[in-house]
Amino acid sequence: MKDNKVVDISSIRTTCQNCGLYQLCLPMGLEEGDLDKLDKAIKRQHKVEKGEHLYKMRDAFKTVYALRSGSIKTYSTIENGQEQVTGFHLPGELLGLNSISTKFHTESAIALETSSVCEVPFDRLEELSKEIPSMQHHLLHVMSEEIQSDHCQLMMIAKMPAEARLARFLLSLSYHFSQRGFSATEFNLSMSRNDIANLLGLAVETVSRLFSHFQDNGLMTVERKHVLIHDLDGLMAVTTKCASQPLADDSSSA
Amino acid sequence: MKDNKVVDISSIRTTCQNCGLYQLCLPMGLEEGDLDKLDKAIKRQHKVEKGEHLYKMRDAFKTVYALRSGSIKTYSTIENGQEQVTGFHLPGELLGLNSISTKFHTESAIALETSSVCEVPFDRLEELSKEIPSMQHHLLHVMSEEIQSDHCQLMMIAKMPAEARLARFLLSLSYHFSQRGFSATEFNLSMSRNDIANLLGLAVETVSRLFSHFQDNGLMTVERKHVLIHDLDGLMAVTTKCASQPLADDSSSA
DNA sequence: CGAAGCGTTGAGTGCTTTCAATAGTTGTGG
DNA sequence: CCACAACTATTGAAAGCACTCAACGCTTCG
Repeated sequence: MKDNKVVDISSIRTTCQNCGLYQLCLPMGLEEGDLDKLDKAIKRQHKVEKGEHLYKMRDAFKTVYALRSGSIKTYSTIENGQEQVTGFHLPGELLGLNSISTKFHTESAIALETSSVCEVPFDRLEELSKEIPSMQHHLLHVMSEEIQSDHCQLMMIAKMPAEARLARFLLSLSYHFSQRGFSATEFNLSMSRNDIANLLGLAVETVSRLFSHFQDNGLMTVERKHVLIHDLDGLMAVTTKCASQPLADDSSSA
Repeated sequence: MKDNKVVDISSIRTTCQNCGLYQLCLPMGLEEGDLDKLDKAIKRQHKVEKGEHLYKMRDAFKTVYALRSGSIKTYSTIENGQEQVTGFHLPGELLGLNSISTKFHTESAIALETSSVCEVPFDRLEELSKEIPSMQHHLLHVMSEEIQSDHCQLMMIAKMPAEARLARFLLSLSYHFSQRGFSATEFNLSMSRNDIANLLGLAVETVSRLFSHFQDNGLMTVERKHVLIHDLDGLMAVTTKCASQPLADDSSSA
């Protein structure tokens, strides 16, 4: 009676419970009952082909997307037609939340590779938030995290030299991959050099040159999209070696 | 019976209802009854002297602050001791919300001049959000707006030349002042050149030079803290003249 | 196989920074 | 009330980092 139970294959619909991203995604910290409620609100497994948009800037904001697999680039287009990449997103991340205030999307989201997402109608999500305290908290949490990361990005572009920015970018990717159970030192870049440069506020050529430099210094091997990091600490050192040591008064006097 | 009513002076405690910032602040869009609930949760009129901290990075996050008067600078300190100014805040703005996710403050807030704030315990605010739907929505709204503005800031630092950044900064101040009933063309800068430079990712000297240039071009007069804008449109032009006109294909062909 | 797109590399330019010196402002104590 | 110190702001000159322009190689795809 233990294991001879026949499983009805049709009953294994994907639920948040059996989703590998359980801990990273919306259901984080939810209890059994609440999880079911959320589960019912979610339209699952919308597939997005490479180059296809999840939503475009100025589209009505009605849905929050949870990325299940693949990777998504978000970007805004400004007056003069220039593009600003605002982020690359990996499985488990929520997309669209930053457009709550405007009722329409303020950035576009495009798939960098074939990806799949879960869709959650935002009005349902707001209702759920009323019923489920931890859900409300989680929403605020996610948005707060985005603000944090934006501030970090801001600091980076404002203060760090190109070299440090790219190193930091690589380390960030590395961290996020490792968090999702992938290798921290070997992965593929789903985005183009152009996109990387754009995100970091650099010229494409600069990114290309820096990759070469890192390679020359033995920090990593990069071949097209494929990245192999040899020296994580070395990369760390690159991010911190900017702006020597200001305010070093106390270390010497104490 | 109309106007011979004697007013008990002690009863005129400051409430959200009679606060001039009603429309800009937390109470925005609340109904009478809900407003009372919020009112009860708020500890009012905490005064902060110039140079005094409202909170410091790593402090426990328990309170959200609504700025009543004055101006506040928020900034983060990074590993190497460097400071990154994340924003200047004017009356009506909410401070602290971006630290929800971490339970401790991720930036410090310091008064640029004598200021006063209302304090709202965050746990009370979260409870209220459950009872008052529009409050929950408003919280998300405010955070979403901050993300918007951060993205904007990001774009600015990543793409715009120094000149355009400062022009944009001035226009932003101008707008916010006018929104609060002050002159859009004449105001005082409560922050130092250093702070401005820091926010914009520039050197102090560059900011100083640009002020001089703007003055030479007749766009504005700036004397120490005092700013008088002569040509708002001219400043606008400065912000947009960066990155000539890329992707101008359709304008010529159509 | 040719075209188009992406990525790399080189040379020269320019914007912004850094270094440095001066001037103006503020605050403090004699 | 003045003098001195500390800080903030302005301006100049020189250097450097990243950009633009340009050419070339590689990959992809029709």
